[in-house]
Amino acid sequence: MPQERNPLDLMVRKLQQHIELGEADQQALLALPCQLRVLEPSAYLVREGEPPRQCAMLVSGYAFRQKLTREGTRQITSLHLPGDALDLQHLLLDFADHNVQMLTRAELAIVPRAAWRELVMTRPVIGLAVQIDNLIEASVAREWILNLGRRNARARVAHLLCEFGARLDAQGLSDGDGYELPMTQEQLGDALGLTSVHINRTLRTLEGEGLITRNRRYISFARDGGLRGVADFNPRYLHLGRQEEAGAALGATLARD
Amino acid sequence: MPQERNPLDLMVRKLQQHIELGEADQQALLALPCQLRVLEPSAYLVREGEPPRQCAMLVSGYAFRQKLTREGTRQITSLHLPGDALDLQHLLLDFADHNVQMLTRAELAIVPRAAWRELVMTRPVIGLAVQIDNLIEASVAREWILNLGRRNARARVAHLLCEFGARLDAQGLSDGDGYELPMTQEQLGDALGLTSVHINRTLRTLEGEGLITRNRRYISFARDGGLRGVADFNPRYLHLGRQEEAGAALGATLARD
DNA sequence: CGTTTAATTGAAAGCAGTCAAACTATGTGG
DNA sequence: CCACATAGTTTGACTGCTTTCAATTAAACG
Repeated sequence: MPQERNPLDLMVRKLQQHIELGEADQQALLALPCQLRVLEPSAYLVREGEPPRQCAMLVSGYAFRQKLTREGTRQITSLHLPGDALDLQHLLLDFADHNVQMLTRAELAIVPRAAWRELVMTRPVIGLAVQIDNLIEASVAREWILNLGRRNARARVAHLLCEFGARLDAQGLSDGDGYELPMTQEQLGDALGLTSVHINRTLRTLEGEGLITRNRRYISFARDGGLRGVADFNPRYLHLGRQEEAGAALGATLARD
Repeated sequence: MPQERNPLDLMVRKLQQHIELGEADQQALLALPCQLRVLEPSAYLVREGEPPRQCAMLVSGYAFRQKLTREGTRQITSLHLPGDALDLQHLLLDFADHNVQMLTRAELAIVPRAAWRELVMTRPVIGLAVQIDNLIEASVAREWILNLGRRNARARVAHLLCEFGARLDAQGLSDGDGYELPMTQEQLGDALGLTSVHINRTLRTLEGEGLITRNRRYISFARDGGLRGVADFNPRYLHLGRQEEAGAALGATLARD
């Protein structure tokens, strides 16, 4: 596999997962003016309250969304991996309602907001793909609410591991049964509403029970093994397949024109 | 104030809160074929896994989104009040990823999916309004994640009370300082990841401290009083004002045509 | 009224948090 | 190559918020 020439290739691939893009749409996407930028671990891309200025996509590395309480405790609200768009949220809103921060050193493809707007509003299929992407993020958020509200630490940790694995698999980023989880136990705690101490104990328990294997941050487990049961994990909410209904919507409109 | 003639009047008002709709857009919305339907408390409007068939808006009454764990415990992921759209989520996805259930007896304006699609795809301003609505729901979901992950029972309960109040205020549905909270303590527990027993104790504590007043389900508290502090509540995430940026996006596109 | 659903209360148990310290890996400078 | 500093992981003892279980009271309903 040759190295991607255009960082936006990844974006094309991502949006293609939701809905089929025609040749013209793909070209339009790849022709976007885009600037490559590297951010260090824990650097901020977006800050709550700021007016949005641009749209960014993760080319390599990992990132997360986050909110803080008044007392300064942090809650991670979503995780993002290469190919994910980080700013579609803010394209239409007047200010950011959360923070976006890097998990690892990451390369970002930054597209000026006006160019994005133009693209999304003139190419209906891309507009649909973006909407679908937003809807799927909302679906994931609902699953996280379920995870935080109704599952204990053991199931929560297991669920995050399953979700991350499934998403890496979908992007072709995992090697077999395992993957490098790019998070400290502190960060895992912030994502799961737990303390790092309890994350540690829980991971250790899962390992002791033979449900996962760990080597530093490298985690592995059988994708359809016991962990999934512990996590009560069903990948349906990730909407990994292509959305036929959206295509139908488009078809209906095109037919009318 | 005369009774609304068209149930979709409410929808117009709701979308107008996000972005200005022209006369033609308003007329198009009101001209949608729509059927009024009444559902009883706890009736299902949408079931997880089902393919979506229609779009519904709450005309009167309250509803919520919900997911279940394998063991059958329930987590409410969002609350909805008159004027809220309940199915924009599913317009573009192949199946429902959560359940939608009534909190009280409710009147729904049901619009066939095809008609919605047609409207949204042919009237860009309405399409934008719908997208904004979805983005705001996602923002609220992130705040709920923060609430569940990082606040204790006291703050969580206070936060829900503040949010509900602020949203009712925004829709002009509250009378002064108070409102009827249309939920049992069991349902409050399901929304906040707590047990009904603990909800009871917490409400009682808040009442004992003079932060709220209760009379059956009727709750009142000063909108800018101590409760807001306890809840760490900042209404920013609700994006209650009109989104100027979306209008700008539109303006740019129109200018180009 | 009797029945059902919701709210309230008490006692005991448990999951997760807090605090503190030790340990490990990694990187830096001498 | 070693001493030291730093960040992250691991462990133990103790505390505490929330749940569980059970029972009682209150309100809503036909």
